[in-house]
Amino acid sequence: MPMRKDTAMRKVVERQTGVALWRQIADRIRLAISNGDYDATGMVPPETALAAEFGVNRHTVRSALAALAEEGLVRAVQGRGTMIERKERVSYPISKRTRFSQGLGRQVKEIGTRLLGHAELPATGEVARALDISPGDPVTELRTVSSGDGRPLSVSSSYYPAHRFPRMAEEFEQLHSVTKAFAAHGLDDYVRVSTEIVARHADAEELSMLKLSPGAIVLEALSTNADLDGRPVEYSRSRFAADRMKLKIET
Amino acid sequence: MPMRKDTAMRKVVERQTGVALWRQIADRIRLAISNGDYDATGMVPPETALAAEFGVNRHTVRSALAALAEEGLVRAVQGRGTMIERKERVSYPISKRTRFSQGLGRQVKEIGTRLLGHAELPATGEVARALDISPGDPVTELRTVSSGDGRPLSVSSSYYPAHRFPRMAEEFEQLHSVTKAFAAHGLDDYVRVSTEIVARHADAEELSMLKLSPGAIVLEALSTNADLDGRPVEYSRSRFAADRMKLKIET
DNA sequence: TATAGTTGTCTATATCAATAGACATTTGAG
DNA sequence: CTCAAATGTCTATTGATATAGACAACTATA
Repeated sequence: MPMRKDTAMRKVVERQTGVALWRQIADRIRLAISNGDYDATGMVPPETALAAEFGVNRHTVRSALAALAEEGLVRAVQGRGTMIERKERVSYPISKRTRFSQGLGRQVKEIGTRLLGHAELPATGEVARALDISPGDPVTELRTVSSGDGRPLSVSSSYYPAHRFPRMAEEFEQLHSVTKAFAAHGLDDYVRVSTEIVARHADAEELSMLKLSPGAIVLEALSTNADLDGRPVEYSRSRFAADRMKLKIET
Repeated sequence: MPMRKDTAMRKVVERQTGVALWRQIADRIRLAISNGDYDATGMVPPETALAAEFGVNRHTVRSALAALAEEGLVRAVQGRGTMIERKERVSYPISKRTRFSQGLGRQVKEIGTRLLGHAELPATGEVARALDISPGDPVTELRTVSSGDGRPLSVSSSYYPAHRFPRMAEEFEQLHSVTKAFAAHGLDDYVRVSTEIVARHADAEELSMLKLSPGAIVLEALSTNADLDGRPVEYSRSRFAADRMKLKIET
């Protein structure tokens, strides 16, 4: 059974699907940029070439490029072409010892985690199950946004058993690091025991927090960290902007 | 600054973003169904209620529900309401010893992997890097679709170094199992060394292979398996229907 | 057997998305 | 300087998307 090669084939976009062609094309070009398809020239192909490639009118391609320019991803110069300003998809490692800022180290110059708010609440069923405590037991919730080079990458809600880590919010506020906040409670090491990953469309809150446009995708990771005795110390629900991140799992 | 609760609030959809309102609403309802928001009644709220909730015309909600009905997710009955037919997400484990059919065992009754085609080709840069061979070295490509209970869950392209596993395609065709095909070449055990996960909109081929509706999301996993000496034996690119699967990472 | 509540269908209108073609403007290379 | 190649702007037309309102058809229940 011979297979057809996909090289230099006309890239198909679908019509009447509720997703405008210019948006589909913008998504595809964004992907091509992050895949490094245009690294040879550092430029996006000419509008006429893209129009032919996708089988659409040049104006439709222009709408797509305008959207990417709005995101700051490309910049068009009359007479020259459309240059790539920034490449996408930071790789986020998930391993036994996942630490947010470490893995991103070389990929982004400046990392920031901002505390949106914190609260002490009774554990819901989901949180209690993950932290191996009883439903209703007090947990500290930290809500954060993390950015790389000024662009939001993820929003997280993390939960800590309040009995064991009573000053989590205060320590984190001072130290700006979960690892250090744990250390302040006398916990020096912890490991990731499980992660569940789901992809879905972003909801309204995520769209605004991550500065995404509607129809955008989030990768949701539900993860549990435990101390070296296996007792869970953190449960968190992180939502990553899917077009800016990939997850790298090291087993 | 006190935070406003989102209960019973008007759910916002955005306009002029290249994503039709009916599709945004369909996505939100699909998410609500899979979250179990409507479990009390087993029905979607009435069209008029949804229209008020999203601040759109009833006809727009009807377009959204028609799309979900097309997917087989809901079924409308005149005079009664719109019933939920299906809500799911199969969990796919990723661990050191990831074997497709094993992990899904209890979740779906009947698993099928169908071979779409195979070929012997020179390794591209990406494949060569992953398999630690030279670009241009021959590799066997297997293209498969896997289904659970009759619904397609994933499409995969897998690559094997042809020198070491010369009969991969034939063995797989007979044995219907990668693990057994490896065994037939004298390889009894292998482990997963790395997995990269990306979420994006499905392209045209994926939409048709996975029987998805346009705008749907795929989870793409790029994974490498190696023998116990650390030599790569398989590189594969699997694309999962995101609204039917979640990935569970065990470290 | 009424009746309230729900989905189904129809008509009409306004706006957005996409196509088509023409031409202007800018850049870089010969 | 000239010209080819690229982006920028404009007009016009068509089809999809969204709104609005009215009413038909069906279901469950009081």
